[in-house]
Amino acid sequence: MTATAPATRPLTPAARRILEVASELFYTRGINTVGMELVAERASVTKKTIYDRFGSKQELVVAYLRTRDDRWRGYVTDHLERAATPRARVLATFDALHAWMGEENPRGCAMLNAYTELSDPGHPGRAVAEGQKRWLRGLLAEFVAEAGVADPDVLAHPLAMLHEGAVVARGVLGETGAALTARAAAETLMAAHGVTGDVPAAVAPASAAVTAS
Amino acid sequence: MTATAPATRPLTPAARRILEVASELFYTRGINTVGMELVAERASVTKKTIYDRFGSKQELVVAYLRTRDDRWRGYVTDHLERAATPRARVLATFDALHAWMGEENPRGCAMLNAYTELSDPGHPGRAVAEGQKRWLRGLLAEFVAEAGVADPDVLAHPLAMLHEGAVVARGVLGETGAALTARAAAETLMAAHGVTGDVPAAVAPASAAVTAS
DNA sequence: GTGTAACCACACCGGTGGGTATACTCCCGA
DNA sequence: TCGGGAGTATACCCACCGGTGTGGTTACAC
Repeated sequence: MTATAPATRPLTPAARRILEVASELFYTRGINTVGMELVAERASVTKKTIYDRFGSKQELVVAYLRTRDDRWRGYVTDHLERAATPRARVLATFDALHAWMGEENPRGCAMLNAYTELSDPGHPGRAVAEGQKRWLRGLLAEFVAEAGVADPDVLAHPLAMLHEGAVVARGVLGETGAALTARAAAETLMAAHGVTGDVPAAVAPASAAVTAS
Repeated sequence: MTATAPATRPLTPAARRILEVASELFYTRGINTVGMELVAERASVTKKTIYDRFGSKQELVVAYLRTRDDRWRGYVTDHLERAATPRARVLATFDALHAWMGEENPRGCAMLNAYTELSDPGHPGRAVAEGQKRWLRGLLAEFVAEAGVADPDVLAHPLAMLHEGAVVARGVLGETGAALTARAAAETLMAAHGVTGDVPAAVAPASAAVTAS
C-alpha cells in the first residue's frame, strides 16, 4: 500500500535534474507561482524536454510530492530502527521531525503547502499529501496500540497534532526547537495514558515490525 | 498593538460586497488562483471599482485576512467570557475552535493557507497570519501563567500546537471532532503541569483581563 | 446648481501562464 | 548502418493575469 508504483522508472539524467530543480522551486516559492519556463531554465533544459519526460505540470508536481514523501518516510523509518520500545518509537518520530526540520523544512510541511495550493479537489497531489498525514497517524496508532493502550486513537491523534503544530511553529513563528517541545509534550501525554519507559506487561515485542508499511 | 488601524473606514456598499465575495473566493479557492475579474463579476462590480476602493490585489488580500482575523479573535474572546478559571479559559479556546471549524473552516486555517500561498516574504499578508498565531500563543501563555505555572511557554507552546494540529486534522483528514480531541489532550497536558479544576493557591484572579489584547 | 463621491461600461495594456510544433543533433545498441 | 530515444533551439498559441484610462450616470451636499 505504501509503494507508490510497481517500479519507479530509472529517470533520465535530464529528468532527474528537472525533478531536483522543480522540487526546490516548488517548495521554496510555491507550486502555483513557479512557471515551467523557470524550471526549464534552472535545469538547463528546454520546456520540450520537461513535457517529454513528465507530460504536464500536474504530473511533475505529483512526482515532486511523491519523492519528497518517500524521503520523509525514509527519514522516519531510519530513526525508528534505533528505537526498541513502542514509546521510544513514538519519540523517535519526533526526533526525526527535529532533524528533518533542521535540514530541509524551513518553509513548513511541503505536503500541507501543496494541499493548500492545489485547491482543486481533484488534483492527484492532494491524495499524496493526505496519504502522508494518514500514514504518520497510522504509524503512531500502531505504536500506541503496541504499548497496550486500549483505544489507540485517543492518544495517537493528539500525538499527530503535536507533529503538525510543531511544523507550524517552526515555519511561521521560527521556533527552531519546536519538535523538541512537541516531543516533551508527547512524553507527558503518553505518561498520562500509562505509556512509560517500562516495557508493557503482557504485550509481545514484535520487534521487526517497524520498517513494514 | 492588536488594533489593526486607527479607524477602519466605513466601507462603501460596493466595497463591502467586494470584500465579502473576495473573502469567500480567496478562502475556498485560494488567493493565487482567484483573479480580480472573477471577484468583480461575483460582486456585480467592475474591476475599476475594486481598484478604486482597494488599490491593488495585495491590499484586498490584506483586508480579507484582517477581517477574518478579527472575526476569529472575536469568536475566541466571546467564548472566553463564559470561562472563570485560567484552566477554563484555555479549554474555551478549544471550544471556540470547535465551533469555528464547524461553521466556517472546512478548508483549514485561512491564515496558514495565506502564509503558504504568499511565498513572497515581503507580502504584508504574512504578517497578519503570523500575528494571529503569535496572538493565540500569547493568550494561552497568559492563562497558563495565571494558573501559576512557572515557565508558561513549556505548557502554552504545546497547547498552541494542538490547536494547529486540530485544524490540519479537520482540513486534510476530515476529522470533524478534532478540536474536541485536542481539547481532551489539553486537559491531560494541563493536569500533568498541575493545572487542575481547582483555583490555584495564591494567584490573584484578575478577572476582566481577558478581552484586553 | 455645481461639485464630488460612488459607481457602471468597456476597451485596452504588457506580461506570463501552460502547452505545442518543427526541425535538427548526438549517441547507443541491434 | 541505421533507427530511435534523449536532447537542444526557437518560435508560437491562446487564455488569463493584474492593472489602467476614458467617459458617463446617479445621488447627495454645500
